[in-house]
Amino acid sequence: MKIDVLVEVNVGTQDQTFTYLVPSELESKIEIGKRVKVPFGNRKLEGFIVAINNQPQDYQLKEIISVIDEQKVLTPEMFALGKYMSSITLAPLIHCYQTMLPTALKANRNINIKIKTKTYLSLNKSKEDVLSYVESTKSKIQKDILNLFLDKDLIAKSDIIKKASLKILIDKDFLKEVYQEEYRLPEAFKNSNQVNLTIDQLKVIEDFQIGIKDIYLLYGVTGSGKTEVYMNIIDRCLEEKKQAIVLVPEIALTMQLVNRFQNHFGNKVAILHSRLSDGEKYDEWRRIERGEAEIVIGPRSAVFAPLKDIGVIIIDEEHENSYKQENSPRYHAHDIAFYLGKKHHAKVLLGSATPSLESYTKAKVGIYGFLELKTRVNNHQLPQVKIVDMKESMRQGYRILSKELITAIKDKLNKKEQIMILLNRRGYSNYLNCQSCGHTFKCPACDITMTYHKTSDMMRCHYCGYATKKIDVCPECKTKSLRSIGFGTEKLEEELKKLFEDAKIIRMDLDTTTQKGSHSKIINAFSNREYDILLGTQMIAKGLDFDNVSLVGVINADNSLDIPDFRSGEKTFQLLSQVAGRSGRTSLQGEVILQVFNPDHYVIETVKEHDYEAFYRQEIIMRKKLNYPPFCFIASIKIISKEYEKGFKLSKEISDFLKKELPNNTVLGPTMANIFKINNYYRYNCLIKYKNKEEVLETLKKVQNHYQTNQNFKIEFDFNPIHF
DNA sequence: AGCACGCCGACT
DNA sequence: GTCGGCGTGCTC
Repeated sequence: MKIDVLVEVNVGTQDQTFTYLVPSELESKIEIGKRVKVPFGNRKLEGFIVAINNQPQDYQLKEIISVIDEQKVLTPEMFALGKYMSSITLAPLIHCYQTMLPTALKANRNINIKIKTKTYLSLNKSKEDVLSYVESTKSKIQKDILNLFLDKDLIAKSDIIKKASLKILIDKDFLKEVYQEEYRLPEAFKNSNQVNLTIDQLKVIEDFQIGIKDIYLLYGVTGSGKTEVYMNIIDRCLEEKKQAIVLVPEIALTMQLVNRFQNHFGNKVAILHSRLSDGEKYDEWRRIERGEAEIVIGPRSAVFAPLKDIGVIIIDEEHENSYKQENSPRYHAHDIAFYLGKKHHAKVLLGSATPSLESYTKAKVGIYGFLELKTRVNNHQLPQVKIVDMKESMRQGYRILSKELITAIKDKLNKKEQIMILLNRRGYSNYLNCQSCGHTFKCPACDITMTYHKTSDMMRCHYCGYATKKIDVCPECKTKSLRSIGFGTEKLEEELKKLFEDAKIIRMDLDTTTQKGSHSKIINAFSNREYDILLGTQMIAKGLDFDNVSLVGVINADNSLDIPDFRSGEKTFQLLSQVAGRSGRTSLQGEVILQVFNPDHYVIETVKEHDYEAFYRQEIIMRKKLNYPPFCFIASIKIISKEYEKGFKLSKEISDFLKKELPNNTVLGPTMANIFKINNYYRYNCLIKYKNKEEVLETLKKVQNHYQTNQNFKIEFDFNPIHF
């Protein structure tokens, strides 16, 4: 018998399998989808059996070492999904299969996660035999032990303390050991919280149920009760004996949603928390596989949960970037959800208060069904948003915190209400910014902030490659205030401590949350009102509900508009709307103060009015004019080379080829990638703006097959990239 | 990813 | 002459 095995090695030809002989004693164990251990060169690797091969081979075959699994880890459905994923991302098949599986089931070396078992005892002889022994024996302890089994079939071995007598009973065959699987995680308990739905929520649920679309967008303002809608839809789904997947951006930031699901559904929920150990994740996976858990909550990878009959897939905060994987396979959870939805005849529900432009557009034109929750539950008002012009403030000498914000903080401190301050530190790339008027340099063709390259002293657009010499004088206000650095959270903390000596202040950013659990520690402490002011970066913006927060201040709120990304406006609107939603979640009237340099920018104006619709109308004009998504798709081709010259030459070659093959599409570049040099590799970038997916996939496949990647040279494809 | 193979410079 | 530098290519 011969089998084809897929192993994880960088072979020149993508998805190449290797053929092995199966020794006759292992033949009965062979099944497509199981893992085997094989010799490979002079190493031992694990791989998936993908086919039984009967073709004659003209080279010497090696024998497999062993079959790892009792049961196949890849089902036919998973093979199909993996192939689909590979076809839309151009990632190697092996990467796709590996990401679909929990660590315990991946084809890894040296990782051995087993099913955890617990030892129980049960009677091994008839009750009559046992009773007669109980009568006859003199041992009181043995009698006591056996008596326990008269009204109980199984008793945990650890519950019996008298080990010596127990051993005698086992040796005499009165008792036998029984092993049962034990889950590493404790069971969750139902805490039945009856939800009362508002008329709006009922209407949305009704429309979703009777609707005929495959995909729905639920647009609901922050605090409008999307979670109740999800839970009700899932209740109905369970009644039909079907299962549900709920995707969330990041479990740590969504604990409130998770807790409510656990209270409502108890141990029917499996939570694929990224902080779970591999063993715990494996247990959750098995609970799902066995049908013990019918609802799966987790980040993007939870979309691969092994449910048999999916009734609904919900993607909460659908606009979040974390649904896109940023390494191979660069898949988007939306695409996998849509694929599964089709396979299972299940509807997909996308929820957000600030939908992505793509999703909102699709809903508007009727590709997705459109559902809307317009008001907050219990009629809580959306917070008042005040805009402070920092150009004015700086003239008055308030450089970091404006007079308005200082006054507001004082007021809230007096009232013993809590305050959150967000400093949206500038993006990852280096751009020039006028410190006195806020001016930035944009590419005339792409409307993208230009990146400053120190080595060449030039400013470049990394979409199209346009470059100009760096200048020293701001063309707007004619001062020499061009600088690329603002200030960070540390400086802000210092300033706050100086101004409010009596206030208790805590900072949350990358520096203070590196330790495991420190994130939730800070959140809990703030939630328990141990601190008055919480300051931090974006991470304080998402998913957190604090009842007592009545003021949110944002420093440099419009800073992220300058990130060199065509989505910077969208991302800024989403972030600011989200932080604004943190204020006044209960009966307290919330207040939000945004410190900005461009008070007239439409993003700032529409955030102030909580008007997504108005933001959308403005943003879509820009997208249309410059031909960005949703009016096209974008694919990025990254050429990574050890040599500067060779890298550029190859990039040019590829870009010329693409221009020739795809005359009806826009091919931009090659340009130097945003982060041009990463550990001695030069990175070039080409972009394709396209409408027809098939044509582009075909062409890029040709590129992929033509260039043999090696140590010095690599090509990466990214469809709908987040970073460029 | 490893690891052997193989073709050029420095050395006992 | 030989040892060993790491560029190139193969692994069923």
